[in-house]
Amino acid sequence: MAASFVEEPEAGPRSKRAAILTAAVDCFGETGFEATKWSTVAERVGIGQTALYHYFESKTHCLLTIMRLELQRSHDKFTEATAGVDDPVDALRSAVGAAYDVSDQEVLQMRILHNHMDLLSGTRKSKREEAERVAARQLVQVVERDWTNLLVRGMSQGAFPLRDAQLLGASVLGLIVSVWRWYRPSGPTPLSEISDLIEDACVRVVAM
Amino acid sequence: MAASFVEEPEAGPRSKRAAILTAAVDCFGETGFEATKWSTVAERVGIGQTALYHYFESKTHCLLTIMRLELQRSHDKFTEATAGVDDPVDALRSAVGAAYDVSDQEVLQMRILHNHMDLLSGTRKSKREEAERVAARQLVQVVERDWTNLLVRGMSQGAFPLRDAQLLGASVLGLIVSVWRWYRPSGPTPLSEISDLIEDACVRVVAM
DNA sequence: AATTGAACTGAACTTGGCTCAAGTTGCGTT
DNA sequence: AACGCAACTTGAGCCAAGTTCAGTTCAATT
Repeated sequence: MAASFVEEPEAGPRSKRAAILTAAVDCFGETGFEATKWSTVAERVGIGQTALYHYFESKTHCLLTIMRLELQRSHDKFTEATAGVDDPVDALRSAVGAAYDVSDQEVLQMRILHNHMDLLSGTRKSKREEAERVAARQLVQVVERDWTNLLVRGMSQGAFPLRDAQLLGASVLGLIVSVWRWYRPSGPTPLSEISDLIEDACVRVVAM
Repeated sequence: MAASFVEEPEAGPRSKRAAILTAAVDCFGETGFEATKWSTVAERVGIGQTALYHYFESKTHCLLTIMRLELQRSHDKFTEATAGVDDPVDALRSAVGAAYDVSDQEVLQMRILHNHMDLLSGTRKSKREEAERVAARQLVQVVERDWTNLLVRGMSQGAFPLRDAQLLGASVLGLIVSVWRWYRPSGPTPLSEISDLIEDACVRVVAM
């Protein structure tokens, strides 16, 4: 099942694409997508607003790109964390741990991603936006499959009781990502503590 | 701890306020808040766009009102479901069941609410908007306290193992509401099935 | 020096939320 | 029935922010 690719523009040496993405993540993550003016992102990068359109077709196109990149990262992280871990419970713990092993910038990206999941439903008008949307939507399914497969494997090995893996997978994923709604790096609860609690909770949900 | 009230405008017999709210829930829930034109809501109600401003200060004010009403409903439902249920596990099950005992319209309201939680963070410029925001934010805390209290009670009674009730409460809540991201009444999975699975999952998370 | 394509810009356009000043409608009072 | 007031409604137009357009600058290549 080959994924439809969005040709990642290779960075010319003068390209500000990466800088724009970083600035956009900061702005969208802290101020919120709707609340941040597109021109503010331009300012922060140090270019005129219209220069943004050299790199992204629209503000939304930039957002969708951020979301897709984050989904790709999540999937890669999951794969890496579970590769070669045979025991299902260990794999589950490792996967949950990996989900919370993120930098502050990635926390913002997670927040952005989950605050705008609804964008992935309806089709977009312009070509490149729609391409990003489809790619992102596909990655969502890939990530969901990651988790469901993990559960299916555990169930068939007898490590987890038999349940609707699809539904349970979605629930576990929901439990994990719900944290990004409220977690703030500056807040009172360290991420490690959250990670441990959720990890245990996931094991109880799945393996008991 | 008296809640700050938003004086609910009593419906004059000619008032279209309720109709607007219903139409807005339909539009915002199906098309998304940003994607739906304020004027479309007016059309659906059968009034001119500017008439909307007789009832709501802005499109966002309407959204915030919908969110607050939904939060109030959730809190009331929780209270009703857990009143007089002594056994903590029973109370937990009852509360979860109540959370999924909703009409199709209420599903939309849930979706709207959780898709725009981030709105409750930053302050608003206009008076009435800000009033709704503060009221909603307070209700979020009330609902969170509902669940934490339930856990605290269960823990102190020895029915639940001792854990960080705050964190666990937020997680359980996250697990429950994550469903509204993807659930569609027209979808393949009936809400009753989801409710049962999540109910059991919550019990495992909290009571084991 | 001329060429090329990526990077960039100022000015103008578009859309959609919102304001304003001026009406209309219908209920309670006389 | 007529009046008055508050509730309600509207058309015309404003404004902010995203977007388009028609070009200009820059750096590397020939």
